[in-house]
Amino acid sequence: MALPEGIEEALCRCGGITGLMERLPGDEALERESVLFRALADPLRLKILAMLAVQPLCVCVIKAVLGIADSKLSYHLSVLKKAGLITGEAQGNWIIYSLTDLGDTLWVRRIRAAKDREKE
Amino acid sequence: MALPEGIEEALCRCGGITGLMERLPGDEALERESVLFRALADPLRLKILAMLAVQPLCVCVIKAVLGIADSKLSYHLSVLKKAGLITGEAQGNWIIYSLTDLGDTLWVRRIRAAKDREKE
DNA sequence: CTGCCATTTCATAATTGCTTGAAACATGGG
DNA sequence: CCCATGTTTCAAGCAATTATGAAATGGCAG
Repeated sequence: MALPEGIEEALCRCGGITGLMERLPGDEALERESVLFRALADPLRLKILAMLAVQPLCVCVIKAVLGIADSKLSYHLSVLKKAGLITGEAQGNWIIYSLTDLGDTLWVRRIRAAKDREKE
Repeated sequence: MALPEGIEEALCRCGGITGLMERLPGDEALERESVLFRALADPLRLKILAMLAVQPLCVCVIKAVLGIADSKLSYHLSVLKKAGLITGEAQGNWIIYSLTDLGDTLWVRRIRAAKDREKE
């Protein structure tokens, strides 16, 4: 006795275990994807993205809205920046953060996804 | 001196700090979203989703492809299940996992996103 | 130059998530 | 009933992420 009924059959049709493995994304691709999702896996960071989707903002305004310590905010900004979701530009004494193209498209996607989910 | 030039102006236009806060998603919504992203934030789990996107599979086949310990696989399956991305149905001695609607739409979205990113 | 303001960096502690192997559970066959 | 198989649960250890407060950096005004 090897496998449940429907499964073995379907598995054969796509080339067995080997065939299945060949259809999967490579490890580097999966790693890259997961890094992105990890950056999005925090409510605080999603809130920051939501703010920047409204308009570019300097750190002090973000801090005022979130009400958290400087260093904490700085940490989360750095996570988002490393993931390529936001970018910071110095303007005088301030640093103004805004969404990157990646951050923007992912944001749009998130909104759409959230709305899809509400419909259920 | 309070805020950088363009920022203060734009901020006023959307109702200042208060106006900005009102435009943000609620904490529960952000929490819900982040749970979903957290479930996606692991290469192994993305690989499992990729497999199930090809066809429903029992645990033993997934295990054969990934080459990991039973308990490890079971842990990751439970994370995906709790997030509502997959569902498991007992069939005799086996449990057959497949993508939920949510998992399926998110998977489609992921593919699309990955392709968008390749274009750059 | 001095002092102040916005922001980051650093070291450390707290927390969370992942891995591992052993044990438990459930199901079906003999 | 008992055993074999497929899967999950549990506890312990380890690794990675996050929080926190103090100190450092860099720009700008006086």
